[in-house]
Amino acid sequence: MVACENKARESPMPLYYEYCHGNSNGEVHRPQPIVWCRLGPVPVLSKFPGGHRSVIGCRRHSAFQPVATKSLTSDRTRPYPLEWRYKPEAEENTQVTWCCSAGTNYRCAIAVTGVDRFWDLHLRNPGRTYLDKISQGAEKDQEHGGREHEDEGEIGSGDYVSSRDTNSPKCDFRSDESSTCMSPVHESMRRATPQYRSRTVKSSYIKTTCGSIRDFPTAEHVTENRNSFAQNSKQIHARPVYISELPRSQPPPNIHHRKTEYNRPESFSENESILINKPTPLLVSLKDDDKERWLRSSSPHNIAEHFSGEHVTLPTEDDIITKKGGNMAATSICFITEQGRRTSTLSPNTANEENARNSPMEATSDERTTALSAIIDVRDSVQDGATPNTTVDNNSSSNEADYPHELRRRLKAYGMKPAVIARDTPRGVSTAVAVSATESSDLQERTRSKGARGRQDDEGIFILKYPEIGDKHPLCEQSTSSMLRSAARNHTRIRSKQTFEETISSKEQYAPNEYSTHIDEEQPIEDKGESPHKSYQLEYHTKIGDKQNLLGRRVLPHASSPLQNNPIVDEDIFEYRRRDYPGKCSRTVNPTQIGDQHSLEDRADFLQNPCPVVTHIQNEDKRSSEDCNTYLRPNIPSEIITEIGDRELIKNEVVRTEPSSPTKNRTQTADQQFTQSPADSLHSSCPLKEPRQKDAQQRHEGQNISFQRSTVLVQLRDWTPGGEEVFVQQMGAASETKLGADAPGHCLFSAEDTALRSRVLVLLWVLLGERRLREVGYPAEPVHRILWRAVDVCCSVAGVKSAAAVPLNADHDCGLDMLCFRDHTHRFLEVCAPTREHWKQFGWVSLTVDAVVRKIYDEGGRIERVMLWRFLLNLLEDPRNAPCIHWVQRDEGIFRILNTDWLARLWGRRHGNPRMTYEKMARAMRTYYRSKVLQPVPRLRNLPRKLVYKFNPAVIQKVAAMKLSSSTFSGRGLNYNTNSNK
DNA sequence: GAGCCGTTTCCTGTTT
DNA sequence: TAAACAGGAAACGGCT
Repeated sequence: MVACENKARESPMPLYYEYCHGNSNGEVHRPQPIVWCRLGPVPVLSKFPGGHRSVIGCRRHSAFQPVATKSLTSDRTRPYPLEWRYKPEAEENTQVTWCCSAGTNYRCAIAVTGVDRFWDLHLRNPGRTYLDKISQGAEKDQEHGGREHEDEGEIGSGDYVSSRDTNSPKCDFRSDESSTCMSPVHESMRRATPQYRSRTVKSSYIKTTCGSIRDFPTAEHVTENRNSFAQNSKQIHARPVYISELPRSQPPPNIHHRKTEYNRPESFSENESILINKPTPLLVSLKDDDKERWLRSSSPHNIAEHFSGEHVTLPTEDDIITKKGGNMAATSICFITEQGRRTSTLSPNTANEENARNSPMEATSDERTTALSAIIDVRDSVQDGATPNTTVDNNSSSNEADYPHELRRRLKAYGMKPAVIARDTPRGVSTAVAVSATESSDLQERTRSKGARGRQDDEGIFILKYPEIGDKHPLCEQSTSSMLRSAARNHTRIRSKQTFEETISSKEQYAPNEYSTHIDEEQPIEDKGESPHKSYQLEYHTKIGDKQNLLGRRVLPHASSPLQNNPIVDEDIFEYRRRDYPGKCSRTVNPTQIGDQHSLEDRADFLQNPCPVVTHIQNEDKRSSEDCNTYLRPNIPSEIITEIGDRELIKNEVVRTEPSSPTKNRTQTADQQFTQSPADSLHSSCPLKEPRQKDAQQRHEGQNISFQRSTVLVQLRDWTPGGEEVFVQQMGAASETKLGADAPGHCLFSAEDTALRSRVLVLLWVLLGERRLREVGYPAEPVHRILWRAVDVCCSVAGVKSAAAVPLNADHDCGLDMLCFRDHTHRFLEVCAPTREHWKQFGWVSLTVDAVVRKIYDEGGRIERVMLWRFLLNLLEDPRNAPCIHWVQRDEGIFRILNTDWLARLWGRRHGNPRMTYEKMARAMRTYYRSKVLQPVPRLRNLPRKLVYKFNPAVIQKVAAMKLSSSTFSGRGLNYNTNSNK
């Protein structure tokens, strides 16, 4: 058994150079921001902005800190936006690994910067950040420690810090095992740094990055470049939270310390009410016991309300917290509730009034800052049982019972939307698992990114290696993490603006099936993958008959999945197969699964809320609920639906359900609303139709691709200031455009490619809904651009590194490269996969992502297979691939592989084998020794001994000659062995 | 359907 | 000690 497959290791080294020095064009790469917080029994972030003192070794676990952006002297009655900033200390608790996804493998990363501002104290070292100082210390340690600590002293992505390794200079935070830690703070160093304790810090913005692992500085440079890294990142502007500003000169009302922090203030001042204009999700994490305590202190019904289906919920009283601005040393925090502001100690269970009183900044900070946050608490563990009876603070449980309702009422009165819940559970981790330390640790072992190991290659270049184990969860499972969704809300909108400088986009790098699905290595059959939408873990895998039957496994729905309470087990799946998914009403419209109700800013919806293709409404009453007001009928080409699902089912269902819609008066039929569907537009989208295109169109039509009026119901809803739900958007824009299927300039596709693109476009349409589609460029952009943007957004939401094998910028354009297009399609299905329900509807229940892509594409033509040696040559001929493979002596045919895993991954993608490893690939390469396509590499002094190969110069010459003559050279039967022994 | 070819997969052992 | 290398063996899938 191969120990690891789907290695997704990527060396950050090559691009790090560009990162620091710019690429060949002198452009400096700017990583993308993404937020990530670490899972763990030990909380990373706290629901309390002040953190938890209960956590050993770290008293300040709040990673987020609201900062008022408006002058505090302004009208206190006027709301002002708040920005969330990141506490540098929290960095210690922040996982820093790099996203790197090859379907099953992913790594998420954040790179949190140090302090860039200080609240009210002078910086002793203005030029250096807090972390730099820390890092400096670490570097000094390293210097003293000698080379034996060279890896340890540097904190890079994926550095592994064991909780047992309390002496590690990397991190003073008693992290859980295998967690990564970026901060090199040492506890002794911290204690020895007076200003650390006394300094009032206004933390920097959250500056996180997302992108290729190659974009990330190598471990050895991460410290010294942290600043630039941060500077090159983009600030995360949290969603505004409006708060009636408290009087600066007045003492905060209702300051309580720990003993009373859960008490409900007696009076409530409207002037101090909290106005939450926008959902303000924020990643927080609680230690299990604290979490439980908090949740118990919250309104149980409210928690349960959203948790069942990840619904929108109100922030509870406990969710709304103020904190003294930037006073990291302070031990007191304020809580603002509807009734006023209160102060608590850092932790509700570890009151330290003494600290609070002794806090040197307490008095002033209360005056200076009134920061408010609607902390999105961690609901994951609620279902396991927070009950009022077990509330630690019994004072609050009863009183708070109706609290959310009151707040909801007030919010609604202000025309505000309750905050969307967010969780802190990282991707790939069942939320339920977070409850149990045992399960949690178990899952963490399997899901979190383990630390990167470094090695020094023959030329002394440090290359980070990333263990791939533990990342065996399907992306969907990762993607469905509400943590990601919440994270996405905070940062992902930035991502689309991010620009990667490197566009290593050789066509050879794009291949079908290159993104693997979740591969269970123990599965002996080809389709080991798992549909990413299936939020479950594989427990069993049974070979049932043919290889395509891969359903013999127990489905464990993700805790965050609506299926959680209705797990689909093997029998269900088999049953579905037997009956071919009968057209019974089996689903209801989930209000949270509305395809078009969110804007792109809520990019998490790209993952979370695919546009319901079919709304099987069993209970008509549900449609009359407040959540189901509007139904539209986007015009989805039925041909596509037929191909990907059960056409009759869909049509019948819609026909049956539509007339009974209570909102029929607000429903417009597709015929009325739309004059052109995406695929309809396809035919008229290309004003530059060449004869070839006309032929393609004719063939297209000849294939009986009739884009009929569709039968898809899309539920739309929006909130207005008055709380009304209105139409968000009326679809029909297809008629106003030339569609993105084939915009001008992109009309050079064959009929097959055109058909493929149309399928994909409709697939996008179906899964995302038109509104989201529009937000990614539809219909102005061509399909491949839309697809890429959608993938880009979804990957951003999911915290997945790059949507492609190599980093592509947001403006990436596949052009005519259908392999690239296919790659993106694959990724789309992986990351942006719809819910399980949709999977069923499309008839993909038994299919992996690979199989789905194959199913889609096989009808549109095959992918040309390329021999390995040719593949390598193509890579070598493209200097953009130099970070991966490059010529050492081209005339001699000597080349060097810099990143084996990357290369193997590319090869696997090109060959449609997601399980490719360098080991296998090298084995295939060694067969070329026999045919003399490759030759032994002469031992040269300046030539590394490993990862250096040599092409037979005759092969290169022949290929070059073939190129000149424009003839093809398949290479099949190639044998340059003059003494062939074959 | 057989055979060829180019891997792919797994393995053991060796070298770096 | 891990990674890379080397190569045997069997199997697989595409192609002819």
